[in-house]
Amino acid sequence: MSEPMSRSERRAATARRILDAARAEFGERGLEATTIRRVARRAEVDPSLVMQHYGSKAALFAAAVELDESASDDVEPHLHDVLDIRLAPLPPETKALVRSMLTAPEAKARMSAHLDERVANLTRAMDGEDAELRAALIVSSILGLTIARHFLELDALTQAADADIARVARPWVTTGIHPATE
Amino acid sequence: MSEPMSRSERRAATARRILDAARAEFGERGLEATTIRRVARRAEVDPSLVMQHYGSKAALFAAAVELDESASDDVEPHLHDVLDIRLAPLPPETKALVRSMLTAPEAKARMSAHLDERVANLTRAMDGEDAELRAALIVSSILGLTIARHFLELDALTQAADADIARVARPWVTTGIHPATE
DNA sequence: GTCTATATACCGATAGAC
DNA sequence: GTCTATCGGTATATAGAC
Repeated sequence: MSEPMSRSERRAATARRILDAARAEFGERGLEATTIRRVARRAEVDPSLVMQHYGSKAALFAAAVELDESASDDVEPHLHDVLDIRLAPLPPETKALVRSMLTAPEAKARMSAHLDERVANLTRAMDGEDAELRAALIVSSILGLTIARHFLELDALTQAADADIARVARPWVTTGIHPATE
Repeated sequence: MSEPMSRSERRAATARRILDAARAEFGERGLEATTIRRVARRAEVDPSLVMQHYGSKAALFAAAVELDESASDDVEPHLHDVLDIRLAPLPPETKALVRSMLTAPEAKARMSAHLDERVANLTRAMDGEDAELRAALIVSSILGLTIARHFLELDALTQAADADIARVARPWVTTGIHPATE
């Protein structure tokens, strides 16, 4: 930690500081409103260094919204995990991607592909009729909850404790796993 | 229709054309990416006329996202109506508001207030425990479905027929109305 | 009343000094 | 290797010609 850094180590550390600052700015303001200059100021580097490291604003954004996938095997515990994750503060790269998905085409494409894959995985693990549609409804409901809670900050969802929301949402989300009884 | 218009009538008609063009542009590109020039071109007027009529881009946006409320009495049929409405193409003012709600503070505030009110109304009409939380989950699920369907255009939701989505989503949404049996 | 011209302000990206 | 200076472009908003 306190050892002297080589030049390449220092360079990598700077690139990382810039990336973290970019994730935070993209997450707070979205792609368009975020400027290279603001990212640089937040990372405490010169604006031209941001260009030096990432080439363009578009490339910086692409690097900033790279999500790491967490796979899981069983359906129901997996959904519970996802629910808990979406109730906790979002990882910066997720926040950055969600923030821009309605206005930036590259963010929309990435988020759509991500959710299409989640729907496909969930569909494979489900039985009964309309499996794909029910999977899509589960995924879109969790998306809606995430947005309402972390971005729109609806009263009912910010005043309640995480545990209470999870307790009420769990059966609600799990309902869709099995075929409708109607 | 074909009668000659007075000056004030012509002026009102122009203002309306500008407003319609603004709703379409805001709905397609969001607040930031929409320019007065583009709105003017779409409405086939001079850009300065847009300023003349609405004063500023912010005021134009505020006028463009004014929603007209549809009240209803009974809970369950009301939710069915809402579901059908959210599956059909969205009204331009709604699309404009949703498009910018994650990036424009004024859009976020308006949408949050709108949904808070919907949650409050729904809560009043529900019985049992955790009424407010269940109401919030219903509202946020419909929001998620709207976004996934009309903005992210998820495969599973764009390939299916409206009627099929409604059939599967109806019990799913209605489930939350009554207290959990678990 | 309508439009031209422009003031003022940022932006992303580049070139080149040190 | 880092930063200064700037280019070229676009935006909102305004002032004033016709």
